[in-house]
Amino acid sequence: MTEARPGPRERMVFSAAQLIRRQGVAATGMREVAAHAGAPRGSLQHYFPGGKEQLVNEAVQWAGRYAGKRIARFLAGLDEPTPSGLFAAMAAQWTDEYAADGFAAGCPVAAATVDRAASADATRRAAAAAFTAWRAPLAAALTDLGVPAGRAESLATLMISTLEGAILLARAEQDTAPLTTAVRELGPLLDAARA
Amino acid sequence: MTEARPGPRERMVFSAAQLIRRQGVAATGMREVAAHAGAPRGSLQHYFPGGKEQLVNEAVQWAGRYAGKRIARFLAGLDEPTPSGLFAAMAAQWTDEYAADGFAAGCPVAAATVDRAASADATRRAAAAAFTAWRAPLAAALTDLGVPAGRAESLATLMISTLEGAILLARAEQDTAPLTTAVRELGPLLDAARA
DNA sequence: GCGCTACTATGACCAGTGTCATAAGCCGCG
DNA sequence: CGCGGCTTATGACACTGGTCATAGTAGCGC
Repeated sequence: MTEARPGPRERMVFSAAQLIRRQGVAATGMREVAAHAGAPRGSLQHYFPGGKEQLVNEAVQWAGRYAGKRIARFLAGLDEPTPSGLFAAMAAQWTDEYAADGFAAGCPVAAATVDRAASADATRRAAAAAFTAWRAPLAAALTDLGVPAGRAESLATLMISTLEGAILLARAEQDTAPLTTAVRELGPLLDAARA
Repeated sequence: MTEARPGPRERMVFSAAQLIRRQGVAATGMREVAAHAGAPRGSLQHYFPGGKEQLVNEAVQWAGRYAGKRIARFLAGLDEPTPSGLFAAMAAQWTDEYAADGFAAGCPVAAATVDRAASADATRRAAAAAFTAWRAPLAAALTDLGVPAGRAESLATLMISTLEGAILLARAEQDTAPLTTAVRELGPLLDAARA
């Protein structure tokens, strides 16, 4: 830990993301977020004068940045760097969590999209931005791994789509099989795309 | 129409599914469902004594059956029956809807999973059953199209995962590109699986 | 016509929501 | 000390949610 414990504002954003990815946006209350973050209730209106929408949007944005940063870590941690290995590492983050903590949580960006895409356009745009913040470094990583520039963007989209869907199925069925299936079936396709 | 207009009970289940796939489960009220179905409010407690959870579960179940039945139709409507063509038809249902009516709605089963998987186990199980009701005929169709039995189940899971994720991305970005990308990238893989 | 069942109608309740107004505490600076 | 900022505290408001209780109506068999 090179930096001190994050301030209450960051903790609230983080807590919001955690609660949203478990319960969805609508079922997550502001008071609940403050309590979960160990932050005073009064700080809500101080740090987030834009109300719940602002808090949700920042949580989504945070999740997007987080996912984007993970890509570099995954890439660095691969024994033999291949597209399929990268995808396997992305999926493993979820299978590990599900094995350790149960199937309670999903992706916060997915939850925000499902709950708010139609009703809050700012949140929908935040979700789109989050997916972009995730896809861009992923596509860059694929080109690093030898995938032609033309394919990299498409395959990054495919990887994220498949991963999000597999997370959904895994949660519903309380079984990591959809995730492992995705890795197994998609892996060869990804590696074959290398120049 | 060989059968008469469906009764109020079915209309309410249908309306619930429609509203859920737009707004999510938590944001969809019982009174709203009744109003949308043109059904009297008093019928809610009459037909669904199990309350909102029962209504949601039946809506999810209905969606699963619907998706399962569509497979046969898609299969019958293909010019040249191939796995990739089937997948393209599944995706086209969404691109068509999005082009015609905008990106307001997603998959009701996905919404129920995101909103309720952690809090209502019966709903989570209903979602799992819905995915099964979707995957089973899809896997059967793949074997019909020449995919070996061993692969068919896996590829069916992959197709549903990717489609669900692509729907999510498409809604967030208000762009059908994720759906078309999924079809383009996944198609060859699916056709190559034929014996 | 009677009675029974199926359905509808309506009002109330309580827990919960997001939001606001207002006031207090804390703390460094002058 | 005293002032002024950031932060926190707390109570109230208006509203909606699901659920329940209770009463009312429709229609059909007898």
